[in-house]
Amino acid sequence: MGIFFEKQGHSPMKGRVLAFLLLAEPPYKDFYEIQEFLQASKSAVSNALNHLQDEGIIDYITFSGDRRRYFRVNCNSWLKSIRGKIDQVTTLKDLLKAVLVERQDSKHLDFNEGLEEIVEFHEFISEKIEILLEEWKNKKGIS
Amino acid sequence: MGIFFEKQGHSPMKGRVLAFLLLAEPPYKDFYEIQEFLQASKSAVSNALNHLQDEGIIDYITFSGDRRRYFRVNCNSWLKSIRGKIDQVTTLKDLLKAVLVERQDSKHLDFNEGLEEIVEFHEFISEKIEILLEEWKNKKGIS
DNA sequence: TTTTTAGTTCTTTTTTTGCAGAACTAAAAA
DNA sequence: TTTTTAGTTCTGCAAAAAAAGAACTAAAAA
Repeated sequence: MGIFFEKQGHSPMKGRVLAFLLLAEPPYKDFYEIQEFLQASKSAVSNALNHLQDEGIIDYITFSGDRRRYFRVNCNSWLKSIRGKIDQVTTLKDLLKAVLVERQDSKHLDFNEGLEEIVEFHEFISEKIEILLEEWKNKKGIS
Repeated sequence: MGIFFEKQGHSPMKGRVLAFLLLAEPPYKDFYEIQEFLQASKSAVSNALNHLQDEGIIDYITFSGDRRRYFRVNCNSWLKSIRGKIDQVTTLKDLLKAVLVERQDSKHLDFNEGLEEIVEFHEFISEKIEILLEEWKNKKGIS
């Protein structure tokens, strides 16, 4: 599981922390529980937790009369993060559009057309996914 | 542009080669043109080209009476590679399902429900995207 | 057949990344 | 106020990744 997250571009430690929090019972754990379970240094755990928080993948809760933070996977923001992936599609699309501007005087129309089709596809798919997200929101909002 | 591809999990050299081939006029270049433009070693270029070919991102053409290979971005396979990304969504979904099996006796129903919703969302979205891909194929097949 | 050359593979060097460990900080507790 | 402690930041090292350079290969050309 950690390896899967690693492949998504996370560091090994982030992958392990994420996997641990997903499987933990209760599903929130404090700094030292994480550190002890993973047998890692404080700095490695601290950095992993901070990065995962920056990315909105995890957050933490506290309990009154206890100064420790209890870190947990943030299911809500995970759903939201799909939007981020769609934005990535948009970034690629914009890059390819810029390429096409650069290539406007090219004699190789077939290649340009190939790129144009990719741009069109990205526009098609991201627009449709936008609609799907709305659909999902409604579905969940009503039920 | 190279940096964008790097963020997608490619090595810097692969990113640069890809960016160069996208902008090149003509849109196909031989080994030495690539090497000279990027001011890189033969081995770095060779490895980058081979990996990009393995991933189907580029391919090459040849001209009779010329033994050099002319490498170019493969627009068609780029479109196909979207399917690979959907498969990744499926992998995550399967992992989360396994997590839920592991968590079946958990007392934290709210967390489990959160995970279930993520799984449902992934199922919803990947199914719908499958349909969108068909739709796109038809649209392009007819026109 | 010998030579050339397009590209590969192997070895080494450089750069980057990930992590440990210790020093540190700031807020809470005593 | 002093002491704890939850967590951060800094320094340094080890492992991995990226790239260089040289030695090599195999097919084409001469």
